[in-house]
Order: sequence, then structure tokens, then C-alpha cells
Amino acid sequence: MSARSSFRTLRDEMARRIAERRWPPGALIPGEEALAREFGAARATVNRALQELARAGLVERRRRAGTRVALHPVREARFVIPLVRQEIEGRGATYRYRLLSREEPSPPEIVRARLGLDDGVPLLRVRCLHLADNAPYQLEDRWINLDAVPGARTADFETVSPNEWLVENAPFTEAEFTFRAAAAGPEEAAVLQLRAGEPVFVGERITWLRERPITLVSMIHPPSHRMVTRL
Amino acid sequence: MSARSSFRTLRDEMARRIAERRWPPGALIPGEEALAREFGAARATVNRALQELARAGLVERRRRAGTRVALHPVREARFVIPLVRQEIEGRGATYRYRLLSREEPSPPEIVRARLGLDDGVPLLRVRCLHLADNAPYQLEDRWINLDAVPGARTADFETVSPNEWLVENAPFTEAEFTFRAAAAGPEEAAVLQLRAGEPVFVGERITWLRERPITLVSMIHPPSHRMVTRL
DNA sequence: TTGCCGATTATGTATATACAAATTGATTTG
DNA sequence: CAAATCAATTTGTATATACATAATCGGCAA
Repeated sequence: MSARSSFRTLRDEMARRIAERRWPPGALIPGEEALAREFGAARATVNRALQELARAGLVERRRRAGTRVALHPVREARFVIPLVRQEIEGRGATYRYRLLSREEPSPPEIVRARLGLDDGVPLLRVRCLHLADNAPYQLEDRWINLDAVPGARTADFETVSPNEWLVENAPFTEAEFTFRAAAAGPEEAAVLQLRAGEPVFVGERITWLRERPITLVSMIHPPSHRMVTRL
Repeated sequence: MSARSSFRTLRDEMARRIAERRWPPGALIPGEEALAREFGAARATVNRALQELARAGLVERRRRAGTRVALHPVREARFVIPLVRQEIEGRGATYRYRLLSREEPSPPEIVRARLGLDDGVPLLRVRCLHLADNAPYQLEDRWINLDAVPGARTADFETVSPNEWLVENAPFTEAEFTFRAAAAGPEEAAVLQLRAGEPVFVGERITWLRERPITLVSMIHPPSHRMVTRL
């Protein structure tokens, strides 16, 4: 190796060996030290390359046992989850926003359960619509824990979407995403300009700030919506 | 710092500062050298911590310009994509598999376009059903490029699902995932024991081996399906 | 044979050092 | 004054070294 070896080069070379079955599934590959010698690199460099392969799910590593090619490539896909506005503007469409409703109803049992909150905790429900080129793009149905984010009570969601308001005013440390297909209810259908019962793509997100639930949001998209990622 | 500082500790501490707005969105945070001094760690350790934060989308880094807290947290979610069998068995259910059909029809234009293949390239279409505790779990509708994977022509998909056969016999280097909601067609509904028009959750995957398309698969789930990930 | 325990070994990570690459901001030049 | 150039700065990465940690394997004892 004349050129100073980069961990990317090593990573790609090893990925190639796996793809070409030179290192077949289940095989134990040489130790870091041996690879370092073979590639003419430092062990730290080999280590970094292998850690990336492990993160990508191509290999499994265990101390003392060594590194082996994953038998069943439990690969992981990464999705970027931007703000709706960015998502829409990123496609070159004009973004518009409309507040639909805002209330403090007693939340249904299922919402309290999802958030892990006791009875009696005040929740704010905000429903709003995000449009791309004036076509309905996403219906946002959100519950906000007013104990955790009291400022939401007085926030003006007419002009700033709760989405963006929360980004500025309610940081979180953990989040859970759920995606599923559902049938549009009558109200949802009306807002999204669909017929009731048509399929919708629903993304749900719950966020916490150190164990403390902040907000639960359902993001409901018309069936034309696609969530795409490349590996 | 009495204990030898770990990059995880640093990462978490810095994440905390961001969450607590000690380092507010958009702020320029101290350089690696300064942080290393503050934490009593080596710059390499600080670097590793910051790289993780950057990968998670919490900060943006540019040479010479420094590191700043992301203004809009374009966070990324990671989904593990296991084999169906593992997915099902992982839930403690018993896995069953059934081949539905296998043919070499002239593929519809849309399939050829998705794969980027010319007219005349032979494609194998395999449809099969994956069951969890004898309930339909996933309908797999797959197109295989026979030019790239000639062995598929003689493979026995009665007992081994094309899913697992391809994992063993057709490695890939790149993949594209798409998720969407759709309405069940009459056949799909029948197989999945749904009514036609009911919403289904569709995952689509295209794989390539170095630019060369291998297979296109649609994985169709009943509406009870959930895709979940935690950040 | 079974179970415990310690030696061995591969990976995990911290550190100091050195240099590369990118980008900014200032300085020089046309 | 604008454009080109250069120096300074910050992150990116490679390297050698040292030690930590997990897991396996072999041996020993019950």
C-alpha cells in the first residue's frame, strides 16, 4: 500500500470481500492485527472500518471470539426525519400551514396509555394541516403534556405550527417512531380530500425529555406518500 | 476527571447540554481542543463523541468553521430490517411459509422501469405468503433478474422462501427501501384474509450488486402491522 | 461428568502525535 | 475595487502504544 490507507478504503474492500463471498456468511474473518498487517495499516484503522461494517449489520463482532460475517444480514435502514416544512420545501413545493383545532379535552384512555400518564394530567390537543402546493400533505394530530411544556398553553399555533414551536421550546432526549397503514376516518378524509376508508400512511412519534413524556403526534399522509431510503 | 473519560460519557454530557439549551440551537460550541481540555480527555476522544452527535443529527460540523448545534434537528431513525422469519420468530410466534405462484411472465412496464432493465431481460416472479401462528403476516411479491441470478430458475421455492434463498445465493451491495400505504387489491385481500380495499402496509425493496439490479420485492402486510423504532 | 476458575486472546477504547483537507479571513495584486 | 492568493484555524484521520474488558478454552476439583 503506497497511499496512506483510509478506513473507508478498508471498509469498502472488506465489504466487497463479503459481497463476493470471499468471506462467506458465517465465516470468521482474520483478526484486526492480521488485517492491519495485510493492509499495511494500523489496527485502529482496521478497527474503525470493522466497526462501521458492524453497525451496518454486515459483520458481528465479539471480544475474544472475533469477527464473523453476519449469517442473516439484519441490516438497518436509516431514515431522515426532517421537519414537514423542510420536507416539502426540499421538494421544491411551497409550504402552507393551517390550524384546524385546539382544545384541552379529557384525553382518551389510549392516548394516556401511550404516553404513560396518569389520569388528571392536562393535555393539549392540536390538529393542523400541512400543505404542499396547496394540496394536503400531512394532517398533524398532536397531544402535548402541559405539565412538561406549560408554555404550550399560551403559544400561538395560528402562525407557527406546533411542530416548529416544539422544536424551539421543548427539547427531547428520546423518541419512538411507529409507522403503519390505516383507513382514513371521515374527518381525516375530509381534511385530506380523500374518501373515508381510503388508506393513509400514518407516522407516529412520542418524545420524552429524560423519561418525561412531552408529546405524542400522529402524522397522517394521503396514500400517495412514500417514505424512501437508500442503504 | 479522575476516571478515564469515555467517549460515551462525553457524548452524553454534550447531548445533555444541547437538550438543556446550555448550548442552544444554532450556537457554536467550543472547539475540540478546548473541550478536550475542559473534560480532561484527548482530542481524539472528543472527536469521536462529536462525530456520533453529528451522525445523530444533533450538531453540524465543518472544518475551520467549527461545530454548531443543529438548528433544525434533522434526526434520523434507524430501522432494523430482519428476515421475515426472524421477525416472526422473534415475537415468539411460529413461522410458516407457503408458495403461491411462480412464473416467468413478461413483466409489466412499471417493474422494468423500477429495476432499470431493458425489454427482453427474463424475470422470474414469485409470490408467497409468510404466516405467524397460522395468520397471514406478509405477502411477498417478488421479481428476480434471471440474468443476474440464473440459479433462481432452478431453485426450489416450495420449501425455502425466495427471501432466504436470495440471502444465501445473491449478495447485494446496495438497496433502496420504500414504505407506503395502499389499498388491498382483490387477490391480495383474499390471500391476507382482508376485504378488498382495506389498507395494507407495503414495504418495497430493490437490491443491486454493483449497479446491477438483482431483485424487486413488495412486502405487503395487513393493517395491524407496525414498524417501530426507538431513537 | 459437571462446574468453577484462571489464563489467554480478540476486540474496545484512550492517548499523544502528526499530518491532511477544507474553509475562512486577511492580504496582496491586477 | 475586485479577484486571486496565502496564512491561520478547525475538523478529519492515521499511527503507535497502552491498557481495559469480554469471552473462550483448558485445566482442575468436586
